[in-house]
Amino acid sequence: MSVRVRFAPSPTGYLHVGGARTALFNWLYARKNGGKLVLRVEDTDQARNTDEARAAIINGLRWLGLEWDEGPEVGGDCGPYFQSERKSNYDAALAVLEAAGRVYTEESGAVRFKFSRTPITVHDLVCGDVQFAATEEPDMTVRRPDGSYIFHFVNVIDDIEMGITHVFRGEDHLSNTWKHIDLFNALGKTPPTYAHIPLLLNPSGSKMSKRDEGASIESYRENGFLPDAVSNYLCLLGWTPRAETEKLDRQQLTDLFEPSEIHSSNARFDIEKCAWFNAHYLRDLAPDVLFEAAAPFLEKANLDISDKALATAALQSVKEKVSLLKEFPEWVHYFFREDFRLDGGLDP
RNA sequence: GACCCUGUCGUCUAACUGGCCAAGACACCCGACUUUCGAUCGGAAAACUGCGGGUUCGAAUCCCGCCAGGGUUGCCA
Repeated sequence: MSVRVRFAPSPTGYLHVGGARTALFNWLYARKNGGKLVLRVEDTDQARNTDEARAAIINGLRWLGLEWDEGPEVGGDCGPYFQSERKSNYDAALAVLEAAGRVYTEESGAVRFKFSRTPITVHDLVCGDVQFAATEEPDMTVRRPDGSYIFHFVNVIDDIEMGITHVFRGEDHLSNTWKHIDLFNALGKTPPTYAHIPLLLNPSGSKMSKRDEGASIESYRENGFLPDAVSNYLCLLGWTPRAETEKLDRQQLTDLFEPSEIHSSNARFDIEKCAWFNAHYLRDLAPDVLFEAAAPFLEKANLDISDKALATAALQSVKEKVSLLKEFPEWVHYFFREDFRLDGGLDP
């Protein structure tokens, strides 16, 4: 069976760096095994979804170079890839559970799934076998009174219908995975192979939040990080490729990727080291590529870059001192001054 | 509270199935080179491997207890 993985973000904010890393691991696994990466937008919560967030996710993934094989804008045989457009699928799946006597409707109109209430073991590539005793939690709601569905339900249904074989997701989902397995079992389906990856914490050790520096992928582009540098650094948080160096390109990362080597402890995000990687990736850029990458930052600083040769030369002369693209203007601005002359020597 | 995951230098990590003075990277500090430099080169410092017991000739690696951090426990995802 060929590998099919998915990245399933919900469009309720910008693309989070932790989500990007999850997408990256899925991408690496698909690439390594000649599989497919599906992008599925989990927009079942009408109240919290926004078009901006949807665009941010798509643009962010594209910027990072994480192209998906199926999903929004590229299509595929398992669409639609927006959960908001899959209601009929969920209705049909719910009917199956109903026929099996595994769901019931409350007075409020909400539909609940009857847990099997048996011990359930999660076989996880990262965490090993994790056992959960028979639950005492109340049965879980799968459909709201207004007819919309809950995450746990749609997530499982879509993984089944999209033929997902492996699920790389944040460790915050580990504690609920038994619920998903219970659902797979009730539907007579085999659960995918799970791999719960450690969470990203901010420098003070708590979960990364919106306020933390580097939380939004968009901020990397704005500050002049290069996508290759960011993805390289992200891989090193929670996984150590077996290589001599830490600086590895996508092909090397793909070849080296091994899910069982992923750690199970959370990691703090260090933007300083991410910037260090960026500095080194910057130096590897060919002159014209560097010009293209830095041009927007120079223009934003009101520097006239119509003389491309001059600008390119200027960038080359200072690139070893810079770690972020946004730092270029302050280093090269004097090249663009009216009174600047190559043979000018020191100012009077 | 209950359940789940985790606990090695400031940070990310290494150490094959227990065995040389616990290794590397980022940051930091010192020196060198440079007109200058956040670049480069060289060097230093930094963890009694969360704590306490045990098993063993020998444990970061195994066992028990405790503590700490994170996560989950929703008609959020």
